[in-house]
Amino acid sequence: MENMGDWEQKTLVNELTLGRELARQLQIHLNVPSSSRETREMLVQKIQASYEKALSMLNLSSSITEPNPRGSVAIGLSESPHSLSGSPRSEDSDRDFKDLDPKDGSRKRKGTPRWTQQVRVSPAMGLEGSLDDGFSWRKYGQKGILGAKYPRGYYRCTHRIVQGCLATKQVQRSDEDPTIFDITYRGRHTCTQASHMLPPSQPLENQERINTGMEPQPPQQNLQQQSQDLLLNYRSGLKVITEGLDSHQQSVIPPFHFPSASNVKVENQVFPPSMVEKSFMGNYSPSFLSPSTSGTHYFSASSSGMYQYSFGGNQNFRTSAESELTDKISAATSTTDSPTVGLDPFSNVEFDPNFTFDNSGFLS
DNA sequence: TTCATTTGACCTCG
DNA sequence: CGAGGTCAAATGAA
Repeated sequence: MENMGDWEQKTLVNELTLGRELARQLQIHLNVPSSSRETREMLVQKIQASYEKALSMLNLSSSITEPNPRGSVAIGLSESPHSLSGSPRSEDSDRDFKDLDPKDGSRKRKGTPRWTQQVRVSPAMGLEGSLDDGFSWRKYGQKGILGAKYPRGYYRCTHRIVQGCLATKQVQRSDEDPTIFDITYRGRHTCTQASHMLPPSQPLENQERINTGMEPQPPQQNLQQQSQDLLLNYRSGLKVITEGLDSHQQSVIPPFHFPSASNVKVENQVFPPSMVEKSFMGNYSPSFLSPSTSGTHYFSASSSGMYQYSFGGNQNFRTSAESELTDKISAATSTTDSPTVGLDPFSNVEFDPNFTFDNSGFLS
């Protein structure tokens, strides 16, 4: 409704049009012996993603206030203070932006809401999409966490210096299932990320700050019910847990994302880089949440990533990667020679060639 | 040359 | 003191 402005409708139309076009391409590929299976599968996935997206838009349209960059799924929130790994002082801004936290000097973690998302990446399908949340992140650290098998990667908004954006995120691979990544976001993006700009749609009512309209928002209760429907669609892989959000959280909850710039590198390790990057678009932006639930929902990376939206500049960036994706994906999927692949975005570790996605063999 | 990642050291909190 | 988080020099890629 209101939220759904013209552009949203256009987006919807575009999505459907895209799906139709993809189906057409698939038909062509089916008749072309030379086309690889990967290509066909990818088309199928794109088509599916396209439909999912379209459906989600319809569902959300009534409630969502703004579009997310890529899709974020915010699900369940919980204000748990201690969640994952909060640690004391560090917020990113401590040093750089002390002035920001004039409060008592102890703004620490309390002040900044955190959201945790769990994203599952499925190697075979191509996680392409799963990791990109539409924001530019820069890795500034990596650390082994006690009790955790895999190191935790620390990222902050690339625009931090220029725009003072304090958004940060931590990415950690699940011990149990290496294909699942827990991503904890902190702070909201106050920057304007050019690459993700969306067409101006409506004034952001809810947003207090500068959401460019792209940022995913924290779950809001109104949406919850509707969102749940969506969840059904998405729940396959992504789980979002919000912590420390109070009633209103204007903050942004970005979806999942791996190091972008470095994606390439990362990719080598486990999933194709491109996959990582393109990811998430798929979800329009539902903020699903379940009311007080701290449910966990999973978003599967696999299905998304492939389409493009009509969100302004976003599109560009997806396209190019796809082709690569395919290559990489196939490479990755076709185990045999998959060289060193590591799932973690954060760790550079190299894995055995034999590496598979079983939990078994990640390094510690 | 610029920008991002890597990685060990350092800092702060509990 | 240990753990988590951040800094910053070194390194690498585009």
